[in-house]
Amino acid sequence: MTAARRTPPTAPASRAGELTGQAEDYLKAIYEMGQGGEPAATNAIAALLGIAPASVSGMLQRLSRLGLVQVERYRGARLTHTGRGVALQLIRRHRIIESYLVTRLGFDWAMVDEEAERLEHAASTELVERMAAALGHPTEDPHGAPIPTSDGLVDERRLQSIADLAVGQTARVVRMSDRDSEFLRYLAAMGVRPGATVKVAARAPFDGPVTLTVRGKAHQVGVAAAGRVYVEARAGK
Amino acid sequence: MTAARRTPPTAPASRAGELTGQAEDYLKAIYEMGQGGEPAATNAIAALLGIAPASVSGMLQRLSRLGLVQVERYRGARLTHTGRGVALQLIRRHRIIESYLVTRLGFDWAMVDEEAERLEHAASTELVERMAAALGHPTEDPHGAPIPTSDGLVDERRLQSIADLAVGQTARVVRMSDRDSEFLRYLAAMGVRPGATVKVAARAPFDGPVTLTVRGKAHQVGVAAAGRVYVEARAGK
DNA sequence: ACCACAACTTAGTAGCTACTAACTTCTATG
DNA sequence: CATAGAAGTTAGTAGCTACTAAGTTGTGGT
Repeated sequence: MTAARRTPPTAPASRAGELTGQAEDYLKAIYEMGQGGEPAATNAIAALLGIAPASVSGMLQRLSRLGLVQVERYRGARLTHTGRGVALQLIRRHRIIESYLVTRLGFDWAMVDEEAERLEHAASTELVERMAAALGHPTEDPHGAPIPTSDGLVDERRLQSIADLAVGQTARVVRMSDRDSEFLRYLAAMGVRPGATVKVAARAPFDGPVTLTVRGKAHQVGVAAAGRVYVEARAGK
Repeated sequence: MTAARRTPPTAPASRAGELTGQAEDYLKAIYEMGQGGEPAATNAIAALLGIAPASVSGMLQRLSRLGLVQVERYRGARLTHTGRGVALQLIRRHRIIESYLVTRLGFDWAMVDEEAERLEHAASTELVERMAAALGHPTEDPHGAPIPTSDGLVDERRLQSIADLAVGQTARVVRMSDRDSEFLRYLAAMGVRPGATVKVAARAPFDGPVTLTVRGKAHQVGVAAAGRVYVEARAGK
């Protein structure tokens, strides 16, 4: 069941005197999961990164040794202040690179995450800042996600997802998860993208699919998908 | 004397099912040295990559196992046909990336090699081809080096270097080694760049410095530097 | 022709990352 | 509140890359 060896092998850290890309990925994963006060669980990190839980235990010890995470044995890990800073810089890199690839090199919205995932570990800060400057210092990436500043400030506002909306509510799409190109293509096909307006027309019981009206057309969307599209509810109705 | 650990550690190969960045660097190094019929010597590879000769022996065995190089024990390594193809694609990536960074993101001519060195292992073929397209499929990088085609064709013409010119000869600068930003800055300061015209005004005996006239100004240049600037001699004097 | 020295290889070590298998801890359920 | 099963950890293995130290090979100079 486990896929074939996923890590072809080994290669040095990309930027002077720094973390390996692997370690960076863990920090990002922990950041992305650790938004609620709870520490990130070992199994959850493993699932997100597609590796075995045992590997996560090992890496957490290393990251802990480096002062980047604080591990609570048998409970999970939390980023330290330093670790959080590293994660935010990485996310900044990722989102700027995504933005650049989409707007300057015509990359497909749905596929750009994968490319950015690799480049974020190889690009120098100078390159990233030049890209940011070329784009006029954007504050959001193409999926609507806020770009942390180089001082590590981000909009961490918790948004509602479509799954949280009541029937009849209208909302503006703010952002969506970028981690799955299939998913993004699916959304794009419906016209669901940042800035679009959606209305919850109906909702089947027992966490059933949501019926959405987008640009006058009705679509049935599963809860899983609905939960990954974040919106701001409109005041009226 | 040996510098501190140069390889912080380890990270996976960047593009699907492929070589690690390390292995790729060896292939490039061997290609760059193996231009003359002789196999690339272990010590020479080690020196070029800045690693210990023993490490090279090990890697050559691995590359040999992968069918990318052919090793003659105690003599050196030569690329196989496959290995040469990989090296050329890498060089293509490198030079396209350099070109893109310089012309589209305002990178300094002298510093771009380092950035490209990292990105060439992380960028997908799609990204590289999009960059190439954005630049109108350039055939040379900013240092005048020819860019291999995606079919692996390159101009491998051997050029004379300034060190090969006779006193009084005039030549057009075609390209120069890109591996040393100090060196490139030095050249830039003299006005020596691809397309510039230089004249050998004098040459000190015993491999002494060459006196060069560039844009009407005289400069003294050591043989080492002169040997790394490639030119096409002008017909008449 | 020999030998000293340079060039190269082998052996052993280490760090990073990931794996599987086996064991420990935690917790929710009966 | 005892315990089964989930969650997590440890132990042992493996691949990659690099290192040092020590041994081997090859060759140029006398």
